[in-house]
Amino acid sequence: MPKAATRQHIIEAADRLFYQQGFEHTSFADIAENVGISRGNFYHHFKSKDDILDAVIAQRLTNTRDMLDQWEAAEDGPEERIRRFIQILIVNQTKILRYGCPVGTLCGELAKLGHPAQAEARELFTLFRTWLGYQFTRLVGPDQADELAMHLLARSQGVATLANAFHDEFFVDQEVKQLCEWLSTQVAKANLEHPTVT
Amino acid sequence: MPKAATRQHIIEAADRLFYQQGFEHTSFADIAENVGISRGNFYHHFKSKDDILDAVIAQRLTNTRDMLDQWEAAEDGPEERIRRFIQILIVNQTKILRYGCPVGTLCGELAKLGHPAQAEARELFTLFRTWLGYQFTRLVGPDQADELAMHLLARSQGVATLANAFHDEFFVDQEVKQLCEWLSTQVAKANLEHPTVT
DNA sequence: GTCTATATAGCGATAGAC
DNA sequence: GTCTATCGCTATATAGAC
Repeated sequence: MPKAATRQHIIEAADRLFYQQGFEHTSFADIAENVGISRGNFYHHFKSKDDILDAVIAQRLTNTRDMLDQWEAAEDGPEERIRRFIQILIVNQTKILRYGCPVGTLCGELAKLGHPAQAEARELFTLFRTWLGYQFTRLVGPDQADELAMHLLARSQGVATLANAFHDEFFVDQEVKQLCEWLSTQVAKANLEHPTVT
Repeated sequence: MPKAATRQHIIEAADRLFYQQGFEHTSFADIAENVGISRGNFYHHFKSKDDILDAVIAQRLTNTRDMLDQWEAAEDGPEERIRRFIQILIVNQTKILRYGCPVGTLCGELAKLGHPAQAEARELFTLFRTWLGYQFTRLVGPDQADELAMHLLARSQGVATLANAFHDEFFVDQEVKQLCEWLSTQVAKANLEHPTVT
């Protein structure tokens, strides 16, 4: 098998396992078993476990950028795009109930480990923050855009954390509904203040 | 030193280290160094690491119950008590920026480990959920009480997660202010519907 | 490029002296 | 009740055959 393909398999298995079991709790043996190669073979592709983590985060960054670009390319307005972000909680509900949010839980774990990849992982949040901020800028103007982006990110994180702890999908539905209402309220408020926008 | 005192020292050190470094990442050597005893001495007080975790969670449950009882005994109304809960984010701001929420991060880690103590850890959330639900019942009636309690818990968790990821205390202040406003809105809404309450 | 075998270190846990 | 010494296991990482 070509080197790039095996490398990619390792990244995908590690990505999945880091999410499901946590970074530290996932061993080379776990990943090797998942990929179907031997432990020793890892070091032909990566020089350390931290190296695999870097590759996993880089992969997630790429995937997230692609997703946000696609959402940007679709023929939706900013409000509909933000609604699409909120819907992640529904689309990924099963995984979130089991493992929480991939971004939030990774950042949390790396913070406790004092791991050097913290900044890279945080960049995943920044990607969403910037993208949401851009949508809010067009929706309600630039003044409160970042504040609203962070607020929405925080609400999503909180829902994921409690949904994971209580395994409660009804709660997710309830909160998603409220988030959609909150978004409508923000749009209405902006339209009152600047009737020309939108 | 009497047995109970050493045991208590171990629990306190483990509690602190599990919070700061995570459960799995904290070794017996770490705890031993912190307490000032040898590794071998542990097993006179606990039969396993999971046993220490159980004791730590039990301790946190006791402390949390005591705190909520004290808040209940104070001469505040339900609104003021809920505001006191929100203020945890300010009071513990420094720790939250560094290590996140002690309850949320523990539940998250144990979920990834598939650890049997998950249910016990979740009980910490339930303690706040029930207490907040009780306050909301008196504030706006029983129908929406649990929903509001879960909503507030989720908002707090989200703030803690993002505050930890971005190390942003200004964001915490901002969100706490919004949470207080949200609470006032809930009270006002309830007073409109049931003018006799409060 | 993938394998087996192994080095090295740290972990949780145990045994037994004091 | 606390210690030292050590077991058994698993982890990351390396060396070298194929």
